[in-house]
Amino acid sequence: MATETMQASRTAYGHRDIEPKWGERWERDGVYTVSDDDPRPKWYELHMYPYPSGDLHIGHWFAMSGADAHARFMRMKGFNVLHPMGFDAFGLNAENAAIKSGVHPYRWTMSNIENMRRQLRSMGAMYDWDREVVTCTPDYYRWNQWLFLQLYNNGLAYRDGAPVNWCPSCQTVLANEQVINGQCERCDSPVIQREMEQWFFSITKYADELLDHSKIDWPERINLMQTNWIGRSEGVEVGFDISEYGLDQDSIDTFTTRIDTVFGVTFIVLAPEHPLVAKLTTDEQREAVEEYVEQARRQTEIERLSTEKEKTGVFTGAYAVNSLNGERVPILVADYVLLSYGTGMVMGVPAHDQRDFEFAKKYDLPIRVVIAPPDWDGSELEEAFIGEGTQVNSGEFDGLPSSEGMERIADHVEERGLGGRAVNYKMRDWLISRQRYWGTPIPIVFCDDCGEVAVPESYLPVLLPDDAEFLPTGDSPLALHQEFVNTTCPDCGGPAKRETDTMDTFVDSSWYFLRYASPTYHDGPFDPVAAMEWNPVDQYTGGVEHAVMHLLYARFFVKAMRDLGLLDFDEPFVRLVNQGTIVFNSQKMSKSRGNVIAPDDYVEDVGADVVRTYLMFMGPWEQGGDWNDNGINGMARWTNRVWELCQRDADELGESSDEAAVGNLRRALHKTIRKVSEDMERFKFNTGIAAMMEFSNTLNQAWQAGNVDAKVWRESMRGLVLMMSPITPFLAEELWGQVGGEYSVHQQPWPEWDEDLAADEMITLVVQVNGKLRDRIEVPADVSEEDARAVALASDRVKQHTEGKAVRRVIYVPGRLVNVVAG
RNA sequence: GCCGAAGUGGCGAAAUGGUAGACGCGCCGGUCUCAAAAACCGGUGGGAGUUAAUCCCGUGUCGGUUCGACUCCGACCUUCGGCACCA
Repeated sequence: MATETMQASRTAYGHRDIEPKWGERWERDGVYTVSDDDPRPKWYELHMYPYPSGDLHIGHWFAMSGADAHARFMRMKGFNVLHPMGFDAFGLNAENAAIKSGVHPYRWTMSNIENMRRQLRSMGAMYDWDREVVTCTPDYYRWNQWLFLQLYNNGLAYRDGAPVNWCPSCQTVLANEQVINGQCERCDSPVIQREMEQWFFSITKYADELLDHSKIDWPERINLMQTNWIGRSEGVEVGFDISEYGLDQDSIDTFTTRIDTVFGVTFIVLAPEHPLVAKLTTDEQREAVEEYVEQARRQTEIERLSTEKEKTGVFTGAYAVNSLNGERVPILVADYVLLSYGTGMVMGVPAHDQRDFEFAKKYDLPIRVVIAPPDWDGSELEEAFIGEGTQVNSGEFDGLPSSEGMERIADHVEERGLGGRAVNYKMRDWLISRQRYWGTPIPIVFCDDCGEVAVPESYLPVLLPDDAEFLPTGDSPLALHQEFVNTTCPDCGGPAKRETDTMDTFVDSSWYFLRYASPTYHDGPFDPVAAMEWNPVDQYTGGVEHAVMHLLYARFFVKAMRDLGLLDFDEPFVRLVNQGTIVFNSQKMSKSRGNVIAPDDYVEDVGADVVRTYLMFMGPWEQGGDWNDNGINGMARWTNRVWELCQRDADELGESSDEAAVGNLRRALHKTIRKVSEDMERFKFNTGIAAMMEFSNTLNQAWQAGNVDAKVWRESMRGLVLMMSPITPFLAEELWGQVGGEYSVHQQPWPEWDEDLAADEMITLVVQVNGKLRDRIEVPADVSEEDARAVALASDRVKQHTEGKAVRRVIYVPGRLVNVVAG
């Protein structure tokens, strides 16, 4: 029993019998089997596949039953709908479970999947299980490896150094999730950033194309988040001279979007991780710099970039010369500069950048105004001036408007060979390496003679050994597995060692939607014909939490595969809708937080149809909300009432001579079909269900009034059952038989509405005086503007409220209202 | 901190420039019952008013645009999602 508030636990129609009955029948009859050869137009409706954490929680049901209802609706609208399901089966949790409880990740994952399949079946979704995709099987992940090789052979995968979270005590790499307040979750030791060689995909090569959302119909907020994430900025790279130090480079490059302020540079700041830091630091400053770099390694990026945090830094003892004015400025190290953005160093212009300003104030560095604010009197600035103004203290550029100075100085920099215009992106290349076992092995070997060698395609898959040991030693189980690590070089046959990093699970989810079209295909990641017939996905649904990473990675993959000649389209997901998050006690549900609400007890109690209806009714699908079951009884009452309406014998109504009553019921039916059709199309399930509830109330009232005939009653009942079928698939199937429909309700066309039959004869004209409601007048729907104005001005209420005032204007909104402006 | 959203009755919500609170929950009253539950019928934003007519107030806060603002604009407050190794 889920809670004590659930009293209507016996559905009138016996959900415990009918739900399994129809579930088995559908499966036996292949009602949801999807054929590639179906003559109807295709519709690929995909919901983001779940991570098999063990149980589907009520949030999964909320997301998946909405997606299923929409897919069912599209099928009834005449499409051949592919609505598949699978499991995102690699990842950290399985490995953690293995370390904790000794269960192998494969067994843990597969038993979770089995349970979740059972739950999904109980939900009554229209998945074609023959197309299921499970990413941790060699049949799937060999194609991750194959795709990696295609990217690698085309210069889109490379190895480079990058920092990882490192626990010095456990001697292990930690996920961000495993770092709690800068400490290791297992042993509480302070976590540091450590540089390691890792694999990257070159997503930044596609940055400009990824900024283009014109070919997809996505929520504007998602496009905006992606645009901000990619963070394109145009600027200038300009070199500062360090030839006095006799290093192997004579200058250091900084990237700036404000080259107009370059004469105001009073210092240079390097990121603490920058390789030049050690080379430039003088002996006197070495101890202070090393200490500072050490503390920077203990901070997260979010901490470092906080604009609230007091800026800190340290002098290296070295100087660089600003080639534009010959000025020698100090080089400092500060943690607000990131190695990963731009060139990993910035020019400090305190007068015109707020972070630099605060930094300069703190360390007593000069602040020189080079862009005069419009009404500037020459006094000291209280804060950085970041607007446009006039160039001052800028040599030959003095007097120019700063917008022009920007262009002229950039030209000057280019002409003198000091640098040039450049574009930078906040987005970084995609780091796919994970120092873990439960993922796809990266198909590379390292040979003493040949170096880095790609595993030939014919050798794939590089199998994940199933006898790895899960010891809390810190080393990846793969690195400890001698038989896996030691291999022979595919080129020279000599001894070689395998790469032991595995791939980020986002690699799996970047192309899984292509696999559903041909899930058992053996000659490639997908059958090109089937994949291109079904793809791109027409409607993608999933959580807004995937706004940037997953959705950008998948877009990148499709574009890269297109350029490799594997696909002929540009975008993976044509239309995107994000359902909201179901939280519990204001927190996102997750197994690790222990606040998971399982649907199973509710399903047992009131049935899947009622749970689906409640989830779809509780609010807008795109909004989500805090879970409580306060209203679930109301849904059981409604489904019971509909069942009871269906039990009535329409013959009792006979024929009716009350044409108005019959017309009213028929009008209600057609209005409801129109409303529900529009709402289902746009995922507005809550208002669609409300319209169906209103209609079932109308039906009951009509029955009690006894003034409608059997014909319109039967039409109405059939329409209602069809409209309910995407939301309550089991009950609708049961009722469809009772109202004389032919099995299966899920293979019927969606009901059509007739605008003429839905049209109102009379409407309520709202009459306002100065915008305040003063009267309501029933008028014919086709009332003329003249008549509407006349009838409004004739109203006693209007006369009362305009007494002693002059009527200045009368505003008429056709079919809605008249507003009398008086005063 | 940065980026993106959301704030409406006792509760979930509806209305995206035109009747604020549809639909449902809860609650109150009634029918049925020996009684209760279930079910069914009616009422239900707050205040004033003769149980009336009617009037006033009311959509996070403050200000603006408009004949008219929950809806558009500006500032602020609170809550939620993401921030690159949770997926």
